[in-house]
Amino acid sequence: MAKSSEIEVSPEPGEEEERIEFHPEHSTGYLLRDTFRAFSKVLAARISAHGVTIGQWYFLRVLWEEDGLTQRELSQRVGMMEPTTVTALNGMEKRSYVRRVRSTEDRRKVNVFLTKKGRSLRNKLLPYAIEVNQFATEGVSEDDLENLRATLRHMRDRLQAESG
Amino acid sequence: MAKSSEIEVSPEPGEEEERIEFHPEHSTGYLLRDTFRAFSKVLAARISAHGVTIGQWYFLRVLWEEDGLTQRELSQRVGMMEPTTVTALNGMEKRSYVRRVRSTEDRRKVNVFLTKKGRSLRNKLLPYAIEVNQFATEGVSEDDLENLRATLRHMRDRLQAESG
DNA sequence: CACAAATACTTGGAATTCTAAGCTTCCCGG
DNA sequence: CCGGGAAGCTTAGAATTCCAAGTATTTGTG
Repeated sequence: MAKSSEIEVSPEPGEEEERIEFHPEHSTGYLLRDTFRAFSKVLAARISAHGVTIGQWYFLRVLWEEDGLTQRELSQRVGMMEPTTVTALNGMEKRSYVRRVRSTEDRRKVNVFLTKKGRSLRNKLLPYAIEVNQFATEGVSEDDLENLRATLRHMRDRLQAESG
Repeated sequence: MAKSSEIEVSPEPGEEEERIEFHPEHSTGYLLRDTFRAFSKVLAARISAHGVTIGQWYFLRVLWEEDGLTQRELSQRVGMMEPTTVTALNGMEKRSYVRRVRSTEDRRKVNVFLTKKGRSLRNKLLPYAIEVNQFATEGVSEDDLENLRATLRHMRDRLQAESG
């Protein structure tokens, strides 16, 4: 077991399976991961100064556009599972960004409303997102950028259809 | 406070702050997140059938190209913090994908080597990555795709430089 | 009307990842 | 050659996210 290593630099002797090639720098998935992580890190650093975590950011982003959603609707818009929404809302409620209001029409439902404080974060924080987007894409032509967005939407839609 | 809504289609009445607009579908960062998550989910489903988690995948991906790295080197290549590498390797060692070998030259270092089993996963799993990449980008021209990759690299490099 | 099934949220427990702090081992200046 | 600091890995603890199971409320069917 294991004569191994040392002379394994060049391709195999000829008896073995072919070596599949697929370099990370050429893999769209890999580039997507690295770019997303880098993006996320920079944005998180900006907004954390205001006491908002990147996890809460996604929920605020949706609520700023559409207030009073139920938790299920909110989960779907944000693309997270419901238990994740519960956790995030607990934190946001504690920090007084949102209020939970049990629906009187259907007492199973809970509507989530922004507080004044939560609403006021919008104009403070949205500029950071815009700034990071602009910083990241500086030097990219408007055509290339629109192409990028369109292709990302295309990929996202195909992949989401695939997984359910 | 809040005469609000209904006629808020066009810019504000004039007394209030301006409402900054930045729709998710137009935000590169947002599209990046959604596309990455969708991608990740589909790939995770494929490889989990072989007992490999998406977390382990990233480490295997690096080790397949360069075996015997120290944990620090491995962490840097994968882009994770060292404690994350420790956790991932514990799992991979338990599953016999890798072996940790304390360096004799410098006893602080630990070199990580693929086992035969870990190495053999390469040709089983890489095809899934290729398949998911192809599936996601079906219908995208080769030009648009190369443009996408180039732009992602550009963004990644700028963002990584920004955060350190 | 009764009650089984569906809907909406919550809880429990696990996986992944991070920051901070701890433990060895090595290196360098005096 | 000794001691302080650097380097490399590990542990501890917290945050985020998921799946599975539990509770409360509503709906639909006989």
